[in-house]
Amino acid sequence: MTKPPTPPRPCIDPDCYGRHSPRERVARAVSICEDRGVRMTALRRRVLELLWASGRPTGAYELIEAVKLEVSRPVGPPTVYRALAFLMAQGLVSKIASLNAYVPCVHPERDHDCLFFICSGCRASVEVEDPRIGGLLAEDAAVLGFVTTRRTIEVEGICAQCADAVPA
Amino acid sequence: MTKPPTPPRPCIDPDCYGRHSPRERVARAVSICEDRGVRMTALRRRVLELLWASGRPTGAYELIEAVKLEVSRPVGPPTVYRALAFLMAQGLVSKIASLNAYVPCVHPERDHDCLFFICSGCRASVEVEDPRIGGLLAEDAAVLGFVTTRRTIEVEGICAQCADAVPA
DNA sequence: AGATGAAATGTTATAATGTTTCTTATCCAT
DNA sequence: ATGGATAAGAAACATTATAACATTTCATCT
Repeated sequence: MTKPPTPPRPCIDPDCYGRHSPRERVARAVSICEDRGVRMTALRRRVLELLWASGRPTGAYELIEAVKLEVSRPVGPPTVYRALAFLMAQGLVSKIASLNAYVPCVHPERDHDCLFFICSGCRASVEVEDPRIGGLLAEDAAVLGFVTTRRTIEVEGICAQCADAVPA
Repeated sequence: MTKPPTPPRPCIDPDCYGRHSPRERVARAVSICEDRGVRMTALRRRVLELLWASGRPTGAYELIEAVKLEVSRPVGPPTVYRALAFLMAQGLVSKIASLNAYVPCVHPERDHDCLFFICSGCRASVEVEDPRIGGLLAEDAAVLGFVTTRRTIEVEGICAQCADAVPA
């Protein structure tokens, strides 16, 4: 597991009441699972913690290595992939398809857009909520007679920090 | 290579003047490459033809098998991956990241959105142009101070045809 | 406490996707 | 024709993900 390139990122949702530490994020996920009557096991929780600690989209095999270090015993891919599948099903984690990497979701309690801005410089990603985009996609889907089950919206580029760091 | 599940799909762009056969699509791609002074080689062209003939997002290894059949001689992955890289660089093909599959672009001459609706039933995909979405993403990027280099917008669900075929 | 069934995890192997490296062939401008 | 650049061939390897089956854990009932 590598160190986060940045401190915990601000939640940029206008309705959000501030910053949240990884620990708060995980605690919230735990209580969400309790409410839903699903089991946040030690392994699943550990994977979620690792994702929050990472601070950037993280590959499954990186998570496998990290878990191995902690349990000092072989950890097969299915172990972590199943934990990720559970976390994704609960809306606690999203997969960034264009990177084959996983990120914790900022607002798991809401039905979020899964809209990500991904910096090629620092490898960090920011989750953004913009209901207008979901609205337009719903509109386009309606025109096509298309029933949506999942959306993937990923924007790659260079973040402000990285652009400043390497000025043109 | 499998058969297309549907006839050539309509271009749903309101500015588009009708349907275009795969042959027309490829011819246009060839002339675009001429204009740009880049080389549409036999292999690259064949890969593009296969994608147009397929009628749905097609995996790289499926293309490798298809090319093998034609040249009756081993074809390594890099051969096809390089052709795909070229075609993507020219805006003639897009990768659907959520499927690890490739599709030919409907309007390679324009700077398009790469917005796809993908049916889980028939495995077909439709490319849609909705400049409003690009506008909103640009707006959000500006707020973040983010310089966009690539966008991935993929909507998964069930198309109208498949929904009709299996009524609830 | 012990039995039981469902859910979760462990284990091994393998599939699917993609890249590196180095060599050979082809193009095309001089 | 020839020499440098671009493209393609070939072999090995790297990365990501899943299949199949065995075992453990956990909640619940008795």
